[in-house]
Amino acid sequence: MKNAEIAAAFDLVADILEFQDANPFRVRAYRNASRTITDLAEPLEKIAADPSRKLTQIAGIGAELAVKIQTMVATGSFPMLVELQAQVPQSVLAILRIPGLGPKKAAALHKELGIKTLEELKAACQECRVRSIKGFGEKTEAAILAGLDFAASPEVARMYWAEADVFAQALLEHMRGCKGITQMELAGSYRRGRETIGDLDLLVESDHVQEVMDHFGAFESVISVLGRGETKMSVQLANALQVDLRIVPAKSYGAALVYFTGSKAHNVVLRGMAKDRGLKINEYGVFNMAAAAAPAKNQKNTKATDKPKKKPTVDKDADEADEGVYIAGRTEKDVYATLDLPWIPPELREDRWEFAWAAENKLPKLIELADMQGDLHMHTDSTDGKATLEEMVEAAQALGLKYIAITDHSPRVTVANGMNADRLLRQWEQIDKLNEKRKGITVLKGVEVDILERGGLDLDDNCLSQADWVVASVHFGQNQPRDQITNRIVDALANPNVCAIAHPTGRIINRRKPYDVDLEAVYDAVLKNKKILELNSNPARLDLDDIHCAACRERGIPIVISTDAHSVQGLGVMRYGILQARRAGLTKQNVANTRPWKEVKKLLGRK
DNA sequence: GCCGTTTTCGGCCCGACTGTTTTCAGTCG
Repeated sequence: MKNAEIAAAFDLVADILEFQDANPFRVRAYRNASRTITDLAEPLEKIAADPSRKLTQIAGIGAELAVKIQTMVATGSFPMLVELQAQVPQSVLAILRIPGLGPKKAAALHKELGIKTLEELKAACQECRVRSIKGFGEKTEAAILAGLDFAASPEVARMYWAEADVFAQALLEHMRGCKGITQMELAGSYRRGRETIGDLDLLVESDHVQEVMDHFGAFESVISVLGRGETKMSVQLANALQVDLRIVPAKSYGAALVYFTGSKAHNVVLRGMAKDRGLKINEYGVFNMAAAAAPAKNQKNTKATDKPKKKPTVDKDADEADEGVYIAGRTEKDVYATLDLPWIPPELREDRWEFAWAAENKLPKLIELADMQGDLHMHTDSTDGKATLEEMVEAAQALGLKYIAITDHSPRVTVANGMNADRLLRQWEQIDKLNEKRKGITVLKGVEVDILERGGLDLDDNCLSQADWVVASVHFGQNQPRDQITNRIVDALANPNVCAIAHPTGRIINRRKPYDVDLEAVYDAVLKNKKILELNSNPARLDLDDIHCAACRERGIPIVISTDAHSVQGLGVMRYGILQARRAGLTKQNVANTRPWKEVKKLLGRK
């Protein structure tokens, strides 16, 4: 089993134990282990197989968890989890996803009202039965109703792109061992870089179907084969991820890649455009229908410039070609070219802006990871980070960054050991000294200052004015009314010391809804005050999602893509933010930290 | 369940705020 699967299993155990009112420290042990494993740089399988090492050497993994990991690695199963899942059905756990409902309240609902599903909970709220339970009132009932949709959202069944990527890479590595494959690519939402993935689609060009399918079925994480036909095979992996394999011949590879990459909406437009030109596009290729059909089919105003690129090669595609003459399909570029379109990057294929851009020949040169020069949000062990200041700087430099900002928490975040002005000033002295010694990277004196519940910032201006970089963020009072949260953020943006708003929407995928905030007002305040918005690259956050990034692009609002790293490994998540930025059509120019620090300062109107 | 022992069990980052209560569970990173 992969680290991601083991981490997910421990997380699920924690959920169920929490629901069962188990010892909270035991629950925490599972959660900690899950997080540790997620952050782990090497596979547990490797450590487990090495007789010179012990799993218990990993911080937070004791004798018991080590045995459980060994079992999972060796057998691919986790008996404890199976047993727990039998005790607490999945549908009950969904109740925990409602904001404001924790294990205790969920258990009370289960025990007092016999509620087992979200549907039953909805009915109970509507019938005002929930308020009869001790500890519940009208407001809770209303909050539950408001949170039901979120808890029931289909996103629950999806996996973070980053998580799926672990399996995607392992699968590709495995498939590279198959001789009969000419080329292959993962298509679908994975290729489009969506923040969450429902399943994986592997497209393979090969003339050796059986050989490829056998090899595919032998991938280590496969637990069952869901189906196997002549060109398609589906399997399920240990982590419940489904992988579909499709095998096509060379002349269809490009067409199939377009078809299976999607999105559906993008493909619908492509097929419509094809139809207007007397063409047909499917997963086997582009076909000229006018050439095949009788001349009667010339009713539409086919442009004179539309010269039918008739290819005399009569490919007999038993399935499809009887309806038209094959004209393209080997590469994606060929397919798009039949519609006079340039090749469109997969991240843009959502039928949002890509066709308008392509029509004007204005497809942007999308931002790339290599464009990034700085990272302006990270924590150290002075607050809730795991690594020291020096370790973070060292790791950032190894990644090729030219500058970073250390942005530990302010005092309000007591649980993270937030820093007061005295501690911050001492840290900044340390940074000054570090900058004198170290060449090649600039370390900026920063802070992530909390926007307080009552409004205002958690540190005074005297302190903040000594920082190079100040990101302000809302961590508390997230359930306040829309206007209140909006005003808190807008006020913060008016403070001359603040540079950016970190996680401006507050969303955590699958776990927490965005705040109820008037983003238009925030956008206006950002522009008016010459500030920046942060896209948090943590795969669970991505809270300035592609839609919001696009809104910023249209309004000319500069964005910084940050990692919010809490460990050395955390610095590696930048690429997930880049994917979202690409989906939004952002270029280097839209993202402030692709530029040298001097220019970022200029952007903020500073010298 | 982990850790670190004054080695076999006690502590586990910890405080403010909210909704619901009249003492407390849940939330925030």
